[in-house]
Amino acid sequence: MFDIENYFENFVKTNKIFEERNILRPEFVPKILPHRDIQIRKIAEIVACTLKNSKPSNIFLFGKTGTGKTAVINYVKDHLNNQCRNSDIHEPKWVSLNCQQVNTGYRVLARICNDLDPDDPVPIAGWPIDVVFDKLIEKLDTFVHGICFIILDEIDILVKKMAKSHDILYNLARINSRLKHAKVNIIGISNVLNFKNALDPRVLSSLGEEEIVFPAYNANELKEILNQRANSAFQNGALTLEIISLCAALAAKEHGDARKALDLLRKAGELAERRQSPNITPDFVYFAQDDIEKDKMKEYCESLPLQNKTILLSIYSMQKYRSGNAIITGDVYTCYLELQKQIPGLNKLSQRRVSEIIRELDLSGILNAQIKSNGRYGRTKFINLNIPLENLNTFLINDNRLNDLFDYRPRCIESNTTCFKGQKYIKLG
DNA sequence: GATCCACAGGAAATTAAGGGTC
DNA sequence: GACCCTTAATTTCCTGTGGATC
Repeated sequence: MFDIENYFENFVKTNKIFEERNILRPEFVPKILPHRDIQIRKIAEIVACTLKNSKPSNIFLFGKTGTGKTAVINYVKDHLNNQCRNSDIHEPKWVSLNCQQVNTGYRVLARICNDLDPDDPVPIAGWPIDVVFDKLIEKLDTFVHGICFIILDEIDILVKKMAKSHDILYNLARINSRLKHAKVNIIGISNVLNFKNALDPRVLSSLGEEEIVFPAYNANELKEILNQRANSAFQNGALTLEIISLCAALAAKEHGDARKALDLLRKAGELAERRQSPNITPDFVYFAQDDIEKDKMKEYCESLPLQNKTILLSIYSMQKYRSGNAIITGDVYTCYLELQKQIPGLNKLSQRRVSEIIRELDLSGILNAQIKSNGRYGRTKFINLNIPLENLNTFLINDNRLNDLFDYRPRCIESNTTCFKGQKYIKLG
């Protein structure tokens, strides 16, 4: 039996690992941002005219996840606000929104309105979009004295999702011509480097007046970033330079993501703390890496809608009971129909939709769906799960609606098989 | 070289839901 | 209550694909 009293007693007695763990969190803005001098300088040069009450150019920031785009903007924002206070100038208003959450044109406008004036909120739906736009103009002129910076993080998601967003962005970029007192500056942030190509040329010429690219960090740069944070985040002797190098090297392998490197270091520290170890060893870093991956997948699976879970369960069942057969879209659909009939209240989806969901699952990394042509036997996706069956079982088992179906043996798997290049496949159709 | 298969995936249409105004 | 607006999810329709087979 677990001796909880003894555990707590030892926990207090053992050396502390962390001095201040929040320093390792992504939202923390340090006093110095290593290796981002060029970007800070460029942005500072662009926004400096705010101090003379002029409107800066709109800016596009490009760079992969964890390359410091948001941190740099927050850094410049803090310093610009400080200077305004010192010079007795109106502080600019900053409205920041993430287009992954606020992902339609209507909601973007509504969200900016509500940020400016929470006492008179725009409803989440119902108004014609031009009415919301007029409301925004009214609120900007009422509540903003000077410049209003609108930061649209992950702007590519907004554009990709709705063709109409081009019009919203175009109007937003030209809103200044309709404003009497306030001035608006748009800062678009995108993780997709070639996102510009997808933009309407009108929007691009209005929004992309200045472009700044954030290159990925290399292992040495990540090492320096981690070292800087670790000095204040950890107790003396809690970790060695070897641990920092290891975290930096593992994160550098994945596109130089500083956020991931910091996460890895923090998680390794937390594991060492839980095991009551006096310091962080390489094993804790590897365990942390596994944990982060597993947590990510678990969270993803648990948050899926029931339809997606059922399709995932169909692939699970086919992979569990198949005997060397490939799993293809048509058979997943047949199996899905078998399972769907056994789940009360679950509507039947069309094959087109199921194919779309398989594509979404493929993009998430939980499975691999490769399109192959079988010649006159058609062209389809060959599907394989990317995670062990027992892990997927653990991730989905908490959903009571699927509980009885984990041992379900698909009837379609018993059907005839066909041979292709010496390999056994389930017969199509 | 033409044909065929089993989809893939784009585009438009439909449906339902949440909310508004008059 | 009728009607309008936006949005999300899904269906329907359609064209395209690519390699085996005829």
